[in-house]
Amino acid sequence: MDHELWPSGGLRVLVIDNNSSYLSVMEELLIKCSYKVTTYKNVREAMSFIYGNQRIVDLIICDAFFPTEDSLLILKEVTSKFDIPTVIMSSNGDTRTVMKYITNGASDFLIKPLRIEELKNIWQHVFRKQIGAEHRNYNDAQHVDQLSYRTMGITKVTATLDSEIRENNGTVTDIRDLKKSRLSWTMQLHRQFIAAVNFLGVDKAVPKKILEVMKVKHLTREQVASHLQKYRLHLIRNSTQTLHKDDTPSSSSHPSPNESSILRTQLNSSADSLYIDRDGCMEITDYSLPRDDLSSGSNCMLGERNNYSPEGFQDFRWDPADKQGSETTYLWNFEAE
DNA sequence: TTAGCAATAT
DNA sequence: CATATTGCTA
Repeated sequence: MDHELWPSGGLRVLVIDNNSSYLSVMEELLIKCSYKVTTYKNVREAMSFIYGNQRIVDLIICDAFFPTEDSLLILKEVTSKFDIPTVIMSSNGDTRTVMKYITNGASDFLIKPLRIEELKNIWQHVFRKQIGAEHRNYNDAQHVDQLSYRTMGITKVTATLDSEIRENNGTVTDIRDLKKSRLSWTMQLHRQFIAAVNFLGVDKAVPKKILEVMKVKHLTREQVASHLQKYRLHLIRNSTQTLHKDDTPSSSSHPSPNESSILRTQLNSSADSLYIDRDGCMEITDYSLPRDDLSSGSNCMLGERNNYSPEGFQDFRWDPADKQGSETTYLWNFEAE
């Protein structure tokens, strides 16, 4: 299962991690980056594989896990004997640890969880090492050409990666690369959420069912629940606004004891007719996307928290609050009217 | 077992 | 700030 000879093609990456599920995630991601992947759960087997196949390993990615510092051993061994660039990954990124590995020859140190973005670029370590070697010796043009040819192939692939990997026909099917540490509810993902909710009917939409309808891999019930919770909050808040307008001109009471439950029922009664259209899709057509987006709607995901929107896109916002009359995007005003 | 909610944590 | 987690009730 672990052993599988590499076909020709992309760079050949050996991944070592004691966590099998993470190992398979890594494998999947790396394959998407068109690397050839071999995985091992333990250092010893990996080492013997390297010894036996020295020539066909271009890059090693090794978790810093093992308490016995096996990862450090493999690092030293591999860098001194085979000169294979080695990337260490760990969920712990404290400076001391990083230093330890870098000073011992690691080409890079990546913090888990890894995103595909980071993996797309690891080929550069192979390239660097090769360049370095060539500098020391003399030109082996052929080798360089071969190498750059390969890396060119990879970059070509990665150019379209953003749009190809995360979505299928503009539909999010997996959230693993939508999250760094927490999930980012992007427009698209949110749309799907809304679609699911509307499909089920606002009053029948519960986390579990929403989850089923959405069909997004690795999305958890809790995440949906959390989102749903906030979603409802906004629905309520919005409806209070509209209701206050024409409901009671000479109002009397204010948000009191069980006000919210009342509002909620009112909401539900009107909701079905409001949000669902004949084919089960909502007519939410007016979440105003930033015009510049939509077409380039591939980089519309993830990023650091709330900062930055490098001329591209931003995540949606829940609140219509026109803070500073900004370009803030919010897509819950399908209340329209 | 899950939903829903509020408070709280990250 | 947005999202996650927790503790509690139903």
